Amino acid sequence: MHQVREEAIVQTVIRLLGEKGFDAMTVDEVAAAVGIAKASLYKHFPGKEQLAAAAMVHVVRRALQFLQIVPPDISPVDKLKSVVGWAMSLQLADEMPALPSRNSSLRPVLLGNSDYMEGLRALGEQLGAWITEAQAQGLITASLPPQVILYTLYARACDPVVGFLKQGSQFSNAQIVDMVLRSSFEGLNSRPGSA
Amino acid sequence: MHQVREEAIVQTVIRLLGEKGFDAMTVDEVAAAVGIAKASLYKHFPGKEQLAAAAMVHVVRRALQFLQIVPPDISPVDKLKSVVGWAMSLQLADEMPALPSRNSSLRPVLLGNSDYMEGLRALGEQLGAWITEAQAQGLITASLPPQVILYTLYARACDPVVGFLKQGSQFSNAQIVDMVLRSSFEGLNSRPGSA
DNA sequence: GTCTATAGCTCGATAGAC
DNA sequence: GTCTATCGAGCTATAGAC
Repeated sequence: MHQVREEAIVQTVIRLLGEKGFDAMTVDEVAAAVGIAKASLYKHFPGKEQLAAAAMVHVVRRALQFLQIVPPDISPVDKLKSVVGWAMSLQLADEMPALPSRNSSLRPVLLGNSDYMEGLRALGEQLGAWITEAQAQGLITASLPPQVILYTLYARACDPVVGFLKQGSQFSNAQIVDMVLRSSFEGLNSRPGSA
Repeated sequence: MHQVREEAIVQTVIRLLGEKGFDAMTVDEVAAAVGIAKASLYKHFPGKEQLAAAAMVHVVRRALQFLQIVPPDISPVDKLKSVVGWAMSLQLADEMPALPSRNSSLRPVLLGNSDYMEGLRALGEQLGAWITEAQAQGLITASLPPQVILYTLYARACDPVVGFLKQGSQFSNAQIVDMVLRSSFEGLNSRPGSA
């Protein structure tokens, strides 16, 4: 009950974080969207930052869960594409929070949240393993440090291009994911082997 | 005098927009950073949104100026790389505002600002011409619509990866620009012809 | 529902130029 | 003396917190 309510709150916060960002999101909005009194929110979470942090932890948890169901028999680069494509789908469904800006009051709270930091570490570890594996197999470029690849994948997961293209409503969600994934992995330059 | 003051204000706003984003930026901060009273700001700009809009117009103007000095004898894809690399350098110098979120109060003001919209149109027109030219020459992929390429270039110009890598302070600015440019144009996949 | 802090915004006084 | 520019101080609304 208490747990179910909390789940609904977190879900709402994730959506609002995606739509407006942390600073523009108000806890009045959150309360109104969930359909509870603002004061009730504070029974669940001590403050706005912790509210947002809970949402971020939830997203990281879901990402870790997704890693579990990535087919183990596909190539490491396809595993990476699968994860990034999944994240883009989340964004299209308004379930991917925007990155907090560097000076946001949210940042220190996230850095001090061990659930979040531990989740991020686990995420980076698994993705990092796939990256080096893919590099060893010659599937992704070895001329970029694995860390740069990892950051790039994180950035693509919340790439604003997805939102731009969605707004135009000229393409289906599947097309958007496909195009942005291709531009990321194959690059913008033409390729000898590609069409 | 009045003009010089206004230039200093805009410069400060550009920096703060890059550091904190529109919502987290306060006009008290702007006034303090410029070294004038808050009331004086309102002699120059009617409100916070217009303040930010002036900064955005300034950035677009600078981009258009940069287009003028791009060497005309290089390939269209190199022209595009040059522009995106320049934008990344701006970001590294804290002179590239962050994208406003979709529901920001800044958005309608920007959409109603004819200087901004006209600048953006001119920018898109020139870049679009280079894109189709590069596609016609087989230099960049023709399997993505020009509009998708254009959006992708805009997104790379304020790519958060640049900030991530800068924060680590493990790479020089030139290295960061080079790596992010390569990841964008050559892609993450390994290439037959590359190292 | 109430309290408090703060962010956006404005006004009246002051100071200097002419 | 008038005019303009600037700034300290204050107003109002609202967001976070209880």
